[in-house]
Amino acid sequence: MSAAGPRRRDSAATKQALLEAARRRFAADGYAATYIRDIAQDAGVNVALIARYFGSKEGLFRDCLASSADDLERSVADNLTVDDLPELMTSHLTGLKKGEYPTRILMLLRSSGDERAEEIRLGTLRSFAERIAAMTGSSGDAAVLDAQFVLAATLGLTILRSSGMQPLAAAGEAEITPRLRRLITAMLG
Amino acid sequence: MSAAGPRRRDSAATKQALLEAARRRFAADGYAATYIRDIAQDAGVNVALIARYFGSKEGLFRDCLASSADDLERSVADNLTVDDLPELMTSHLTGLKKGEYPTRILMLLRSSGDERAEEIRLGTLRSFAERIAAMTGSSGDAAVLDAQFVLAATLGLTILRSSGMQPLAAAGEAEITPRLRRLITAMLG
DNA sequence: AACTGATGTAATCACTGGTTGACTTTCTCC
DNA sequence: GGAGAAAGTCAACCAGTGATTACATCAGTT
Repeated sequence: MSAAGPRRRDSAATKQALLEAARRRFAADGYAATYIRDIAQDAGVNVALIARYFGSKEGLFRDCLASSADDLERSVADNLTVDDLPELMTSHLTGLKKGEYPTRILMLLRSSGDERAEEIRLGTLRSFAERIAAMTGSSGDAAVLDAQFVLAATLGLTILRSSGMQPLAAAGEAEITPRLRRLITAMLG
Repeated sequence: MSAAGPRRRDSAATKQALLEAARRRFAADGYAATYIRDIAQDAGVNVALIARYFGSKEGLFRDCLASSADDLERSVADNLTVDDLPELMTSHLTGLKKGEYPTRILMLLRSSGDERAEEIRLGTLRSFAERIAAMTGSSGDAAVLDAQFVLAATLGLTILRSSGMQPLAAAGEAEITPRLRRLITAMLG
């Protein structure tokens, strides 16, 4: 991490750095308000590399979304029950570090207008709702609807927290998990 | 409203038309992805009038946000109880007409980066949370936190519906109100 | 009818941001 | 170590966007 000299050339690492910088920007500011020059600067590389590695700003956004969706899907083990949901959602919500945005979830709320990106986004949200519904043992539209209420609450909490609404933004797991448990029990119990 | 001939000159009506067109666009696409030329065209008016009446795109956005916030605040009567919340929120959520976005609520989720606009936005959200908390009779951070969970759910539901997530997007009051009642009772009951 | 201020229009400007192609530097392999 | 490929940089281009300006038209007044 020494600042002296140019960084060793490594396309995979550069691509990753761009992806992470982009995810932060897109998650925080949305697609249209994010400028690829800023992303490149965050990643410490030249703007033109975005075109080279991702084809276009759209392409970069799609890759961000896909990788975020993938991370999220992978974080949900197959044998989870309704009882595990509060902890799982709290952990995504509060994130690993203080002050860091829950970029993965926020990405699911950002739209670029691109059709393929929208497919990934809605597909992921839909898959989540269905997996939650499946945990209850029930099926059908009514069960998915219940699950969507839980999902909606999580998304809304993410937004409110990321815009700094107090006291929610400062709340820790101790405050959030039991409330999520109450909410989830009411909707899926 | 006849299409024949130039519209009668009426600055107040023009301003209102611009405001409504802008609210739709901003709510649907966000600030950065909305172009004032589109707004003007929707309103059937020349672009330059936006500068004349609102100073700038920022100014127009602020007025949209302020009027949306005002509409929402006014819709909450002072003597409401927790029991009235499900119906109130459902009505905002489903809106008056089918297919029409709940622009007022969505505006509260749109950010322009402008400081003054952000104050209105966060102030309105905060005021809502506090009014909901007050309905429970309790006070303090814990009560506001509970209220924010209800608010978050409403915002999340608005987003999911407006992005066409089925079956939620097609659900009517009969499906939504009872579920909101369950959720609200669990959080505030 | 002429004047005046309000309302609306069209052309233009200055600038931003995504994209492109040529160029330079670093790495890899023989 | 040198050739060729890969990685990265640079400068220019171009479409689009918000803002501005000068001009036209209408309604009410005297």
